[in-house]
Amino acid sequence: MSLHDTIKKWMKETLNVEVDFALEYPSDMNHGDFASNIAMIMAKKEGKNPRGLALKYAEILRNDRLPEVFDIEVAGPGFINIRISPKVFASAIEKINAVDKSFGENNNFNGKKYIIEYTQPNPFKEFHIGHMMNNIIGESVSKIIEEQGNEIVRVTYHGDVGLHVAKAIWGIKNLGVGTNINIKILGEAYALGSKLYESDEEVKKEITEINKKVYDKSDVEINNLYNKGKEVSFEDFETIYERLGSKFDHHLFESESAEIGKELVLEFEKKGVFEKSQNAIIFKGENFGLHTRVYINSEGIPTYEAKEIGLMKIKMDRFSPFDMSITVTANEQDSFFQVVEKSLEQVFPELNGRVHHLSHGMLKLPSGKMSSRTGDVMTAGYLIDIMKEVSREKIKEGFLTELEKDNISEMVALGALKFTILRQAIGGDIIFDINKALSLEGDSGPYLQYATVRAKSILKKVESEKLKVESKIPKEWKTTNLERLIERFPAISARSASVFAPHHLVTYLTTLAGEFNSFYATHKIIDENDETSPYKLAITQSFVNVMTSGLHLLGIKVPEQM
RNA sequence: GCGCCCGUAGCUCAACGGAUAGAGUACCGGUCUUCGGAACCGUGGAUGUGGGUUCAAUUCCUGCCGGGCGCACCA
Repeated sequence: MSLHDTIKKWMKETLNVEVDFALEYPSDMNHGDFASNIAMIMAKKEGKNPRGLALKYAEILRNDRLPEVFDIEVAGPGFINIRISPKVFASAIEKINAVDKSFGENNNFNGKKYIIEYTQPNPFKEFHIGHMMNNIIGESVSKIIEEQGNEIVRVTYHGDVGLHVAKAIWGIKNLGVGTNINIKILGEAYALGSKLYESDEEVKKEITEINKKVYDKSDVEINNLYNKGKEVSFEDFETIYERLGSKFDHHLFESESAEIGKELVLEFEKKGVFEKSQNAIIFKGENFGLHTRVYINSEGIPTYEAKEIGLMKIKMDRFSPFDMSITVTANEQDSFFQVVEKSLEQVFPELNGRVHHLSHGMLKLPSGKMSSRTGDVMTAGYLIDIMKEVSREKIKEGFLTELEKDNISEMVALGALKFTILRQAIGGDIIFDINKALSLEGDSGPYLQYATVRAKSILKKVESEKLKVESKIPKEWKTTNLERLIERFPAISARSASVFAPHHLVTYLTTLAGEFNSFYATHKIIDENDETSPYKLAITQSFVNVMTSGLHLLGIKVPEQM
């Protein structure tokens, strides 16, 4: 049981109350280690004075004190503030440094299986910074849930058929490059086809024709271009996944889900879930307070909606049993997913409550909205590269090989990007100002990496000195805020997992790194003449361990030096 | 027009209904005889607006103002 749960149980039993109350980490650490509103709630219920009741409760608690509890105070309108004994923190630090699995273990929802679908880049289109954002969020959420002892099936889903493919193929044919194509040409081809599709009726006809041939595979030349293009796209995706540190267990395709979805929609049309309207087959969302959407168009082709039904069927067939299927997309698809989820409930009632749409905002550049149709995209690779260049210039001069410098700047560039994306609540748009991101100062990925690197550097130095790292608490030791923060790590990561919110973790790690930097500035950690030095080293060690684990959950690596 | 989301400091973001609304950045001032200055310390600055619920509202309800996204055969 966590410290938090132990304290809460003790309060509940000692005070003999039935109501649910809050026991939380106060935002101001001067208020103690835990604060409870129990007196305020009970005062309301019993019509008493909150502060008076709090004083009474504090007295009862003091007389039946838990060994972990150091002090109990009443403050403000009737908060009961609890201060934890210094040795509890020392023992937490000891556990962390022993890499004892029991620290951070959480049994709240262990052992469940989650399917998490994210990134979804389409072949024949470029992997842009929007895909990157989705990947970074999806990967971090996966790791955070995984950390709590759950199984994650990482899935991505590709639109390998459809109009965008036909547009790109038309473009390749008309750029006159034959099958000699690379990712850059693919992007140009798509932009060209897309542009003329809208402005030129002739081209539109040709593209529609190509689209049919892609489906029925009747044209050898188009088949060749299609296969080559797909190959080039997926090679590019693999390179970028590798850089982002993300690896999928399964790739699913629209070319598979389309037919399955179509059959299911037709089957459930007979059962009244879907209905015919203007030659198309639709789901009447109005009946559920939503809007109506087309599942099979008037030409008998399944739309994105029907494909989602098919996709779910594929997930069920391949990954059952599972507890939850999560799809991560941008929030422009919110209302679309509401309709799809409602229709999924009708088709697969057994999935009720197990399908979740996790939506995030858009990554916006101050220059405006980007579009791959007009060729006005910033690819993920390009953005990482320019970030990398800047971080490379800031690397401390030393005996580093070019390869080492390259590795470090890659880690720092990605750290900066991932921090920027994960620092704020998932739902909102991110205004990505490259110049600010490039400054790499203040709250940022490099700030967290730097604090960790400095701490590591201290520990390395100790190896050659006579000092030992010891978590035995020195006499007269006054618990530091750094220790208090370190102890909270398991609680924070559990909370992040339960609400799918990496930003709680980011906020925590940023505070923690700041606390360490202050500690570093005000304490001399290595000092043979200081008897508290071994304990300060133990704190430093546990800081490194917590930062490394925490950053790992965000997908951020820590270099040895920077 | 309908639906969903959003509005916190000059800018970019926090705040699980709780205490004096926190950070970074920018501006200004300070810290190097100490383990890495991508650092540390300090000053000033904010809840769009009117009601309501509550012991307590940035948070919940509601009117208005402002912004974003979606709304029939794209994904």
